[in-house]
Amino acid sequence: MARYDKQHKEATRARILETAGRRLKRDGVDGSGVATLMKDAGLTNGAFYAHFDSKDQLVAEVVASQLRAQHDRLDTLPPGKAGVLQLVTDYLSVEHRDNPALGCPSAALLDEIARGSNEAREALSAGVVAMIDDLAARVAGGSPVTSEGRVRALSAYAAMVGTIQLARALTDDDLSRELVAQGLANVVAMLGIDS
Amino acid sequence: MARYDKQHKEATRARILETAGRRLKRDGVDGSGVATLMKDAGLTNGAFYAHFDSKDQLVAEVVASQLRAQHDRLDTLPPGKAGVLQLVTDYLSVEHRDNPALGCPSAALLDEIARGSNEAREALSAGVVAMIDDLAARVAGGSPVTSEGRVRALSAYAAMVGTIQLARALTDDDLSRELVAQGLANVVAMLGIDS
DNA sequence: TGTACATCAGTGAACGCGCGTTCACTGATGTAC
DNA sequence: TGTACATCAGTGAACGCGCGTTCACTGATGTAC
Repeated sequence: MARYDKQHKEATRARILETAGRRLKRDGVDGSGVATLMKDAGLTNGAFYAHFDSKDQLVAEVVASQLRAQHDRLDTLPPGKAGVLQLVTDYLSVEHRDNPALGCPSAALLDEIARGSNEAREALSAGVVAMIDDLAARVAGGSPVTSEGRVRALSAYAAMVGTIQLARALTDDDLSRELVAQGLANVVAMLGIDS
Repeated sequence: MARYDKQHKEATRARILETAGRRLKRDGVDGSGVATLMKDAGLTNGAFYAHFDSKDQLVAEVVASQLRAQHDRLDTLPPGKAGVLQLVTDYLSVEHRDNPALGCPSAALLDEIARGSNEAREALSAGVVAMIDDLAARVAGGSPVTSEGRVRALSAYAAMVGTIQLARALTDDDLSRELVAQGLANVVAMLGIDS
């Protein structure tokens, strides 16, 4: 009955999501056409609508999957504050600044998402909240997470995003590097994770 | 010799810069066409190139003039730390979050600028550096501004930008408001301006 | 004061192009017999 | 084992549209006489 094995289409869809993630973070939402996104996945434009209802839907799914991937990385890191420290250190790095395609979707796209579809804003909100809940729990150690602890983690995340965005925009590389380093110091202090 | 009085064209150009500033901050760079920008100023598309070489050049000039306006506002505020506190309090407010068209160009456009032309990135860099130099001097009181003081002010600015962007993107209004409030507390602490 | 005129800010149609989306189709697939 | 076939993932041309930019022109202006 089923012609191709069941996973075939699913795998193609996952491939589109992954290559589109990289392209969108590099060139922006308005800077990446559907034809280009499909070419990146080794396909032609027409096939896009067999996988997604619209470009807006793809963007929302990319945002969700990118944030999930970032979140899942936490599980591979040391438990507790140590893992948070490593995540933050990797985030606030020159490597992250210089590789938007491989980095955080918020750092690459946050203001486009804020102006974008409700789908995308909801995907962003859900992904970020899940992430900062996890971060806040780690920072709290065994204690229950307070509302203030959550918001503090959210605020730290906002600072991280703004720091990478500004570091990418500045034309003075020395100043940009100093900004990244200072941002790291600030966030570490804000979260109280300097071991 | 001169047909229209000297200030006529200059005034039109200034009007385009101002209305374009609002539109670009509301709809983004890629979301605002030249024809729309000119219509906002009460003109038609063709006249655009009598005032600017390209859309890229307009964007760079808008970024410069918007940051200059924000910077000039400092002079109207109380001297020293008190003025900085007021600026930061106005910046990290629900009003600013809800009115991108009237707000900070970085909060509205930073990631588009980071991906954009060198002209725009240079305008952003120059405007931001001028601003944070002024802020750092105020925070330092009479003492000379240290390199660390500058970078701390820059880092605080990055945190402010990220906070407003994230607050605009979140679909949970309560959480968004908490984020803005927490961001204000953090920045005030970072700069040591809680009088 | 009245008229002819040079200036030039602004008009609006046109350019080629890439956009998001649609759709008739192709052709490789694994199954049925 | 070999062939006929139904499936459906993917193709690629076409749609109307808005983009940034160009350019021949219009017509209000203030001046010169």
